[in-house]
Amino acid sequence: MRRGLEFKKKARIIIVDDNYEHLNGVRELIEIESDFDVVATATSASVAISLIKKYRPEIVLMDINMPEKDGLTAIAEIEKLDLGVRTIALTGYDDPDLIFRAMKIGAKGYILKTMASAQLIYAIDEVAAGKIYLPNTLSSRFFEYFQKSFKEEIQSISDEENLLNYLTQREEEVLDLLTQGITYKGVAQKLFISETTVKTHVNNIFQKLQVNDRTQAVLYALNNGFLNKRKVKIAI
Amino acid sequence: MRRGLEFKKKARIIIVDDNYEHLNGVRELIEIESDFDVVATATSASVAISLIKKYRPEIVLMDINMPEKDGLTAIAEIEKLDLGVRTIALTGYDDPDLIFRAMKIGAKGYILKTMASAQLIYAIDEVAAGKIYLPNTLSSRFFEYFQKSFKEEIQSISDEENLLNYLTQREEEVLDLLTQGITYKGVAQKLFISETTVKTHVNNIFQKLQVNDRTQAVLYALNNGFLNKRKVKIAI
DNA sequence: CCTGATGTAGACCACGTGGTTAATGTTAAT
DNA sequence: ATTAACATTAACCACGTGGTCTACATCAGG
Repeated sequence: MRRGLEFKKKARIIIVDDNYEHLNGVRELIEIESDFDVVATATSASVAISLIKKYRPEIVLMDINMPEKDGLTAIAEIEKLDLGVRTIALTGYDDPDLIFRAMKIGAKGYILKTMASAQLIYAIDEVAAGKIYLPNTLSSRFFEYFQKSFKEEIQSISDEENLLNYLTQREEEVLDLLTQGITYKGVAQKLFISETTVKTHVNNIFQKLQVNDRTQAVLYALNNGFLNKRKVKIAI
Repeated sequence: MRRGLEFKKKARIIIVDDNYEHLNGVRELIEIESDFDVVATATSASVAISLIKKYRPEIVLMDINMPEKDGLTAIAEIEKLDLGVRTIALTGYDDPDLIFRAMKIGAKGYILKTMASAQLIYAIDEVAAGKIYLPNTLSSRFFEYFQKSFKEEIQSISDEENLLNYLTQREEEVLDLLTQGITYKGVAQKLFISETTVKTHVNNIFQKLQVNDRTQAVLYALNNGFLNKRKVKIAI
């Protein structure tokens, strides 16, 4: 709250890039073309972490194409510090997987080195203003990847021969309790039936799921979206 | 491949909206301001599905704020048909959860009714061109939600008192095999140790995880990112 | 040097679990 | 009306499992 007023203008930035020329290029660009204040630069992720702890900048421009400790891990560590530092990933590649992982771990922006300098300034502006910024072309790539992975996940669950579909309603209830680590006796009490009945159901479940014991049954249920079915299907 | 040439211009569109006035407004807008061809309209999701099967449009504009069968479910069904139809969600609310779910199930675009008409045309253009389009403000909202849910997931796994951290390396190996539904005997063979030793390890695991049986141990391991630890931590 | 953590192993026992067979009542579909 | 599917229960047995206690070897750190 208090901090909100401070960085309305003159956001403080740290730039991290193992390429010295590019580092200085970006630095000059920002110092000339924008109101931002480059408080430090680093050519390695580990140094960057120290500097971030020291200077507490609002923004970090992080090159993702570094050897040693790679940029993604660095971003993850910065996020873990939880200092409110907002990191923008800077890279040469528009690989969807890279974009996805960067955003996943908390990057607030993602810019290609090949993009126009105005684009970079704009991105910093947006991110400094508290937004998350991805250029349209990259966000499009991101979403394709995002949807693809989700589609595969859903298909692997609901598609093909999901043996869970052969279970009767009662058997599903029993399996549901099994996936909570409850014993025969416990299930019997919860369902108000005898322990023997539970055993029968469980045995039928084993046969239908083609497994030998409760652990395997539970694993099958979990891996094939027994619980997720509600999440994925009903609660879209 | 063959289809790629056909809809370079004159993409065929179906509009779905339970509000009749708005439906016609959008229709006129598209017919006047763009090159697209509105081949049909519908005021309910179920009718829309039939029309889509019949006309096989390239684009579907789907209102999300409908009663009866809601728009999200409709989009999911359309995706399931797998006809290559690209759906754009149209709604009054910029609720992050709604945006997230729409994109999750396969919407190729998401536009607010309050946005300028040019914005809508542009969105259709982009989506018809095979891209996925979210206006910057909405994509920013999406990413906040996306990152928040991921952060929570990671924290719930790695944070706080994760009892898995107290396991020794050997115990982790044993637990790993337990999570594959393997018995004492099987574990003993795989690790080249006696069955008794396995039992000792397993008992120690139970105590450390504060559970009573293998099923609960497996569940604890799965719920607290035993396997995910690698995925989440190492393979960022 | 010695303590503590770890991995290994055996023995014992109570109990939960898995496999099988048989039987009954209910309900839905043919 | 008859069948098929399902839910229910019993009795039995073999075996896996969980709990406890004891014991020994190794190795790192104080």
